[in-house]
Amino acid sequence: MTDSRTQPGETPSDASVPKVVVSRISLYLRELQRLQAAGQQTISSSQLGTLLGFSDAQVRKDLGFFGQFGYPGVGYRCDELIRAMRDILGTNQPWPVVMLGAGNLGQALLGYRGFGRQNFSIAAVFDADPAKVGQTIQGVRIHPLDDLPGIVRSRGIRLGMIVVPAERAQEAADLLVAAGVEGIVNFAPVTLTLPPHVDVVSVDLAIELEQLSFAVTNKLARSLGDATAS
Amino acid sequence: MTDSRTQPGETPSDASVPKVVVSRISLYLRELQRLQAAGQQTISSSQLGTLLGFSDAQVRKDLGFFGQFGYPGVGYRCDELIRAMRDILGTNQPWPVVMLGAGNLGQALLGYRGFGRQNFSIAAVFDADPAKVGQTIQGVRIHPLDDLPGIVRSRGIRLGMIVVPAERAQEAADLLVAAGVEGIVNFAPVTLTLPPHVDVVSVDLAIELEQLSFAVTNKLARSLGDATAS
DNA sequence: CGGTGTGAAAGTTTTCACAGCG
DNA sequence: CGCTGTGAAAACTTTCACACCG
Repeated sequence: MTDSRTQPGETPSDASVPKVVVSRISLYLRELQRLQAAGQQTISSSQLGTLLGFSDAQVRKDLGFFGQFGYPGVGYRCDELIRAMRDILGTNQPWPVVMLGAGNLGQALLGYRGFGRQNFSIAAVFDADPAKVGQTIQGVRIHPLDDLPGIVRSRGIRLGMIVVPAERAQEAADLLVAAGVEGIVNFAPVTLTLPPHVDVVSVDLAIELEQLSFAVTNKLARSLGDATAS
Repeated sequence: MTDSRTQPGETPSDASVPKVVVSRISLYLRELQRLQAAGQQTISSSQLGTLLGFSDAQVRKDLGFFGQFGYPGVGYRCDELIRAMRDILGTNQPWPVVMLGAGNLGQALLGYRGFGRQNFSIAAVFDADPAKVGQTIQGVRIHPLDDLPGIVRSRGIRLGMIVVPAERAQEAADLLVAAGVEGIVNFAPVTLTLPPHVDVVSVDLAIELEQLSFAVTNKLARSLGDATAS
């Protein structure tokens, strides 16, 4: 109905899109949603780039991987671009996610608002500890691991999160794969071995901090007026 | 004393090292520590690469940014390489970290073992909520925000973590910068505006999941034998 | 005008391939 | 031998710069 520039479902993603482009698309979307909530109607590539620390050309090139969304002389209409980027990322549909591990971190993530923001929801939680099974946290009941394949299949779940201790993470991954999950977010500090059709994204807090300790330690030649002692 | 190939403190990091190289160094280190714990003495670039899904050449090139650590015909000695990589990343020294926000996620991270693994520790937690100040969680007392600059300075703290709601994240970042922190891990789903001498690493759970929903949705041409219906 | 979309150029990262070493 | 270290080539990503559009 609306005359957005690229037809719905068209998505001319001929060649494969670089991963780094997809991660920037997520950042564009997050920023656009904030701007829209603040009442902004349109935005140019240079405004969007400036907000995120990228060049205008980069914003346009990135969007160009997926279609034509802009209006010369005007920019992009926030509502259209948001819709298009959610189509690209797949988040106009709901994504139920299973979570393996109901420890500290798992419980905290259960309570995290901000999933919902992009149509993700934690559909079920599983834990190997019989003492935890049957308990309810944040309104979600903890299931035994045996129930995983049944729930994944019956509810058509495609994504999983691993929030178990490092020693159990590979085992958890194997269970998710066997149940038919196609993508995994891994919070355990280990490299998972997975079949090539399963995607993985890893978050390791110690590694994030290491990136900073490196950057801060090697911050020798930067800025101006760096007199060691005074 | 030991004849490691590159002298301690030498680190010939003339040109600036690409960020992606530093993040792989962290992965190499994590894997090496696992191998060492399992009793392995030496490792070749191709073994290490295979374990992580990289090529042997990439492992060698990455290490080459920092010096010469290997023995032709043998490989790398795990203990030496671990020590060297920790020197590179700066994690042979302790890194006390301040945390802003004592909500669900903050409390979970406080209890997370695995920081310590790389010499990071949460030195103090701060929260704006007077009801939380004074409480003790996971053995750490929650301080009022007013105490931040004093504690950062007296304890020589250089890194901070933001675990507050999105609406408060920029404000929290400004406080950290004013207190003198040089690097920030941001768990709030917003882009922070920071002076150029402050480094930031961001973790946004919704964005991690979006990377997967994109990958899974666009998993059209992969593997072999992908007959749509049969 | 002010802004998009896009080839072509520049810059960066990865892979190749091989000399050299114990 | 088996493996490192490293120039040179290939592949990929970013920036430039400009035709075109409303």
